Amino acid sequence: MRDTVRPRETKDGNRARLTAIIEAAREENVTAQELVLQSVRRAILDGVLGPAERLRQEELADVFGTSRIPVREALRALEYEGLVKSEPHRGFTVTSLDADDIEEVYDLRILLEGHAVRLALPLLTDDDFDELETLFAEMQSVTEPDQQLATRERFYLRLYSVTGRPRLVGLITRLRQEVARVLRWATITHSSSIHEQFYEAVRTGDAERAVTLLAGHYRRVAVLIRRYIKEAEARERADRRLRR
Amino acid sequence: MRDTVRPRETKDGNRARLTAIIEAAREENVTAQELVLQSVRRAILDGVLGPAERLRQEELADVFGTSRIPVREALRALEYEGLVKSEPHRGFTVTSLDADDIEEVYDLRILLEGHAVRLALPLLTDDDFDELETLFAEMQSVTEPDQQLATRERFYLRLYSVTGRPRLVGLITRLRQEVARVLRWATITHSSSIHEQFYEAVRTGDAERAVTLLAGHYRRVAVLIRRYIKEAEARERADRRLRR
DNA sequence: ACGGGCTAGAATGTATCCACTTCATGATGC
DNA sequence: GCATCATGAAGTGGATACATTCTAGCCCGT
Repeated sequence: MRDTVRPRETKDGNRARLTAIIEAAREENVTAQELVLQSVRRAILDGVLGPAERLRQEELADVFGTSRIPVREALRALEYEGLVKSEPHRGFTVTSLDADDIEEVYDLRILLEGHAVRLALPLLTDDDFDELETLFAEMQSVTEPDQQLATRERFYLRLYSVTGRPRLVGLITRLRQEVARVLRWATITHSSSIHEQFYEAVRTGDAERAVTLLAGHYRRVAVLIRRYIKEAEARERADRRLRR
Repeated sequence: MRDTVRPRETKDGNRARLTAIIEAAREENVTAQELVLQSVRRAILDGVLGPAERLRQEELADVFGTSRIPVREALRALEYEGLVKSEPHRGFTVTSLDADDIEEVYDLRILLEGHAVRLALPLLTDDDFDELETLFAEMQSVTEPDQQLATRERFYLRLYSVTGRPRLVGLITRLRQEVARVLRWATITHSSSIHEQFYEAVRTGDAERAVTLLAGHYRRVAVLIRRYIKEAEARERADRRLRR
């Protein structure tokens, strides 16, 4: 279990999983860079490509069966999503998050998602409620962690989209993406009742209660993740000391 | 004056101005794509490349004396900054802002910059004040609109950087960038005393007053810009009717 | 033994070339 | 006369090939 936070563990196994992701995405894309972009994004979010892992262009090009050009453009795009970073002549690596990053992201999520909730609630139509009801039911019915994450994503983004503000929704999406990876390993045992309470507040149009619930939840989650990361870092350091 | 909002007016004149921008940036960059990225960004912000203008890769490559590859990567990066947009097989165009965009951006700016002010003020050190003092003096001393914009940018971003939060500062930078273009044509006759009042609040550490001033100012500016854009759109429509 | 410079290999940055999509123009049928 | 379809040019998307930069390992000196 402990090696989940250490990069570059099973190169071959990961490559196979990456191939699976590609196959799943190949159908729906026209341009090669879209294929690469979506596949690599998914691979990072699913933890197939771990933090600090180096992304060699040629290797990726091989896996995708394309040249390096579309790979480079896709990576450039991911850089602006914050999932990878690049230095001239040194190539791209997957970004890693430390405790400070978690604090910043969750702080911003509280700010932006809270704002979105306040804007969205008064605008909700019956059609919106119909859809949200379905998404919420889905979210509550699934049990596998990955699926819980995915359905939750859909529910909340659908709610925020009601605001009709592309930038706001885009920023929130980006921030959620950045920490989605961490949620996978730091499997939070969060009471799913929080989402029930939140949705109840949404139903009744009580924006302030909804925002309070959301903020409180995020603060608790942030504390848990930060604790997890600090422990992981401590283990890492201890490991390095032992190995000498 | 009226043609300032219409794209593609003096192609040759603009090309000359673009060349000037490139020469200014050529020194400090290592990779070609960095050169292209920074130059095109500046060109858009300075209005040399107007809204809805199409950006042909080959033409830009010509101007920069490079191949199309670095151009494409730079444009892809600008797409994620929101300054250009692309459709597969149709290429890149400079984005244009309508009244709704202005409302969204200023709304987010109030939210994020307000947050940054609240975080920054308690953290300000004497060194920070020294630098801010210098930047503020510069800002108040220049008179040319472009320079006012540039110095204001430096002052506020320096202040926000005190928070030590790269994402927050990055998001604010992006949003300011997006509307910076509009500020050029819609030359706001804003009382510069607002910045004096704001800085006075910063000096005394009165975060709430600073935020209130900032929010009020942005709301007024947003109204002015929206009015300007709507008038420009109306003129545009009238022009089109006349031309038939 | 240990640290610093140097060389070969690898990986990135860029240029040139080809393939395919899109769009405008004009021909053709109704 | 009008709509529709073919056809060409223009332009983007992608592949291959070359230039440039970084890096890891080796040699050498101390």
